[in-house]
Amino acid sequence: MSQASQTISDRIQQELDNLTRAERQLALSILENYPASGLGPLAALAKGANVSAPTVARMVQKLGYKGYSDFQAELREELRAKVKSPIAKHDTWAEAAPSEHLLNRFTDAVIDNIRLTLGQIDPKAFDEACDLVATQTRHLYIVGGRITHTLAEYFFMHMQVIRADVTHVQSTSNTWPHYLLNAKEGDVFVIFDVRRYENNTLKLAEMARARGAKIILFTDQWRSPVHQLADITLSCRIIAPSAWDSAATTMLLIETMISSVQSLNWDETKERMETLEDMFDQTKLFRKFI
Amino acid sequence: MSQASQTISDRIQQELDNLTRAERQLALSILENYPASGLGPLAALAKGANVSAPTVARMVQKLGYKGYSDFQAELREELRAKVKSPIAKHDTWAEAAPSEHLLNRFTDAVIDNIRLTLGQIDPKAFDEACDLVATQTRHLYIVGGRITHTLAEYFFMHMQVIRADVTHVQSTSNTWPHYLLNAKEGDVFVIFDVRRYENNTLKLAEMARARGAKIILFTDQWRSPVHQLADITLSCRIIAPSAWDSAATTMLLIETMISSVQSLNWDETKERMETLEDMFDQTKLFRKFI
DNA sequence: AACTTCCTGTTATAAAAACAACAAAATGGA
DNA sequence: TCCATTTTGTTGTTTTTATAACAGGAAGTT
Repeated sequence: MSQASQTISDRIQQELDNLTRAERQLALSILENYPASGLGPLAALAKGANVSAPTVARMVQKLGYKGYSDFQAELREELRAKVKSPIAKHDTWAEAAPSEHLLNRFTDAVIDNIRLTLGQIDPKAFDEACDLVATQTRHLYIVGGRITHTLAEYFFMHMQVIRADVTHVQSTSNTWPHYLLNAKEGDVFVIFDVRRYENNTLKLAEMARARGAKIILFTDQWRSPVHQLADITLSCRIIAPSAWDSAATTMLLIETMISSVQSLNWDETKERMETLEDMFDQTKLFRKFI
Repeated sequence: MSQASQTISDRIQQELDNLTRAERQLALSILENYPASGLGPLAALAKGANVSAPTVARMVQKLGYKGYSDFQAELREELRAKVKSPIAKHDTWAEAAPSEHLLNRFTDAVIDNIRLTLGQIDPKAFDEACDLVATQTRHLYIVGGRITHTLAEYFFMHMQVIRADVTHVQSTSNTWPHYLLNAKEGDVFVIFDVRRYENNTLKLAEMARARGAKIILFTDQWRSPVHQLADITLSCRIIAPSAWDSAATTMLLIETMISSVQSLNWDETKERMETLEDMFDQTKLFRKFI
């Protein structure tokens, strides 16, 4: 009865706390592409999760099945039931919630934003931007505003690991003119500006431009006035069912850029990261093992 | 493998005419509850269709598979692809770029993260968390670590507008014990902790717990040790083709929570937002029109 | 640091499943 | 009706697959 309305996926998640490390690793791997992986042979599943075969056998028994075959049989039964059900309700993200639930509505909106943003992005321009950011001879300034300063900071934090000569400037602070004193021709400004667009940011961009710096702009679909000064503009759709805009898509682009710049500079980045790890190890701030 | 875009079901139907009586009987039985029956053992399938086992083996070879195992493997592959594609049918996201371009690969990974995260989330728990955060009689503490502090700050910034009594604590700072002095029973801690998990954050959580506070945890799929203390854990998948993890999915959840809390508190939020707007107008920091 | 307890992987065994070879049955044409 | 051909099922072998028993190793405790 209790397990009648419960999917095996639910059951796995519910037991997650009672599982050991290797078992949990396996459990997550099963959920990763559920239910397909669980329908294959035991050995393949074990290999895919990087655990030994007996671990699989032990886990399914822990979950209450007689053995792996029993587990598979129930998986198939579940699959059969799901396909049979009137309309496969696969049009929601959080299947446990109705489609009107905010979780589903919000996710829909964000996926839409991603789709539309990526659809109109120019890969060449994006690659160029990555190249500019990766060039170590250019000093890199990262500029955020009131809301966007967290995004700027996220980008800054990673760039700091990847390369030297990075500066984080907050346009809302009144100290930013000081930073500009050092800016020289060929330096790169990565500027974040979404509505409502900030006057300070625009002024900053103008001055950077006047000094011969390159400007890369992250903005929204309506585009900040800075875009007229920018060499490369990356605009993201930010609409969401909320009183605020969504930064998730911008985040995606930022992270993609981080990844791209990182591989362009990989030799150096690798070294810097290792050094950083060593330093962290010494501080004992972090736990060594997951 | 030659007919990449053709499902196995299509293939069976197409070959239906070239099959013998017993084989056709079997084929129809497979289609009856497709694909579940085909994923079980050969003997069971044969019995279900009232044919002998070798008939099954012969038919799948006739359909072009090396053997029954091969047939099953392709069925699983098909199932895997089908589950993945609510939206991922989109072959490429940035159509102007080849599918191997990082823009497409990274976006694929993030969409996958979103799908899997939402699939595992418990809407009830999420709603509960929103409720806790929205309750104004509880002081709200927001805690971030080394990497997550930008996320924490993003959340904090919005909460500040929505409600009073919000505090942003950085666990990497050594001043956090001071904040805990004021924490009292029933207060709420929203804690961000992704790998590598931070010892300070864990200690902070322990002390918050000791003081009778509620804990809501944003973490990754491996779950920070804090989750054993947390009242509600929201785990996000963070895998990306990068040397770093992706925070895009976490961002999505945070924004959804912001939106939810905002509508729970709408009457007050509205007022606060208007006041804020007025204040901004006076500073002339922002441009009035887009 | 020594001990205990609980995990986890390796090896080995038992079960099961898939397939090949053959024999029986069915079909179709003269 | 008989024969040739195709189809189908039975039996038995080989391979694969799941699990039990064991032992090394990790983590945590005293």
